[in-house]
Amino acid sequence: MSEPRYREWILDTIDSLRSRKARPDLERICRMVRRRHGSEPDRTCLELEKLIQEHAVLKVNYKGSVSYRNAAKVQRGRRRSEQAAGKKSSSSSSSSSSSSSSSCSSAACNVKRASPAELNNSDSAQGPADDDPMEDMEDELSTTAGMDSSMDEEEEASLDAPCMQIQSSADSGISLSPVITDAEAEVTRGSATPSKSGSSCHSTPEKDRAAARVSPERTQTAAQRDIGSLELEAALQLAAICPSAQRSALTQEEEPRAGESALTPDQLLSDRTGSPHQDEAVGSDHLEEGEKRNNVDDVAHLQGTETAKNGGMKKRGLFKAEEMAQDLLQWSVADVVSYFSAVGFPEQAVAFRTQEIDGKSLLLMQRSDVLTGLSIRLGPALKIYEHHVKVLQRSHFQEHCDVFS
DNA sequence: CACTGCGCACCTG
DNA sequence: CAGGTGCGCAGTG
Repeated sequence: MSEPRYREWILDTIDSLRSRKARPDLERICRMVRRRHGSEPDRTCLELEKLIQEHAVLKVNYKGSVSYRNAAKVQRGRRRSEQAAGKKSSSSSSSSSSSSSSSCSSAACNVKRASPAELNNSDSAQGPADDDPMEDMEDELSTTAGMDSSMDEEEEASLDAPCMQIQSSADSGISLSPVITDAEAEVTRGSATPSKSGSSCHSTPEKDRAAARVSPERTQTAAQRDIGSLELEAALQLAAICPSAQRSALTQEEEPRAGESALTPDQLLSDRTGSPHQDEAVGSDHLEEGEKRNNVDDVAHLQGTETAKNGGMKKRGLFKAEEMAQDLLQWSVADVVSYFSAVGFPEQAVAFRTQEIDGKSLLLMQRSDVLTGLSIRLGPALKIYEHHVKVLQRSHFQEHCDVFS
């Protein structure tokens, strides 16, 4: 968790830079924070990273350079209409809140299809949402990994193996896009990367700038947009083509850092073994009983308390996470409320009722939906998302993907 | 010199 | 067309 003070400083700084029509890049942000608050740039960078991971800030690649967005503002702004158009079918009553989330990732989403290259990730772009929750997962991943500088590596990676290609496309959407040609990828790579090294962008100012404006953004944007509808399909195809991909498709959503997407699925996996999300990150084929324990534990809390109204929810005695998740689609609002009450969030459960979150909505929820859309405190919201919503979604998707593999 | 304000061009939906 | 973004330049302290 980032320090609240820093969160405020950084968000203020980003807002301030934006209002000045200056690019909120790392350098400016650090400088302004230091000037205003005396904070060391290193620390600012660190806090900024945290905010990015918390989706409070979106790291975007815009016009060939890295830029940062106040996720709260991005979400509410651009993506609203898209969500309205794309998501209405599925998000139901939670729309008001979840649409905002749209964030999320929206941003980063963009974060993908949502807005141009900026949101390449943004967190969270909402797809043309059929009812498939995969979208949201991918939205989220798009907000994080997809939006930063990892693009380049992803493109490179995409040239390697089919598995990698689809994998990375599921991640950033780049390589899958029909719009991207090798030449375009080359351009994108060339102009988008050197933001720091300052190469081609500065040699012939006008031309290169024009190139930077048109090509990288264009290609990325197109790719991101196109990928939106392809993501799910790609992920599923991937599951069929490349067994390990299924796993990575599920895990990538967790990868906020640039470059990691260029790792092989196995690398991704092994990387995760040290991560706190390890138990959540592994795919179904790796989810051994022991590894599942944590997931199941959460769900298992229900056993004693859940009433037997929902056919799927209650299976005499113990239920397994995947069973639960599979039946998630059948959960009513009351089931959801009961669940969160049972797992220790009775106060917050009320918010789920207020927002009329049923099982389907739950599957569509993104981090930002939980954090901001329910109007519950951040602490419990994070726990709810990380330990329950995400776990349930993942379990559900594992089931879902198994069907296709 | 750093910072600020803003005209303008560009892009997307 | 509306709205977001940010470059580049002029003004300010």
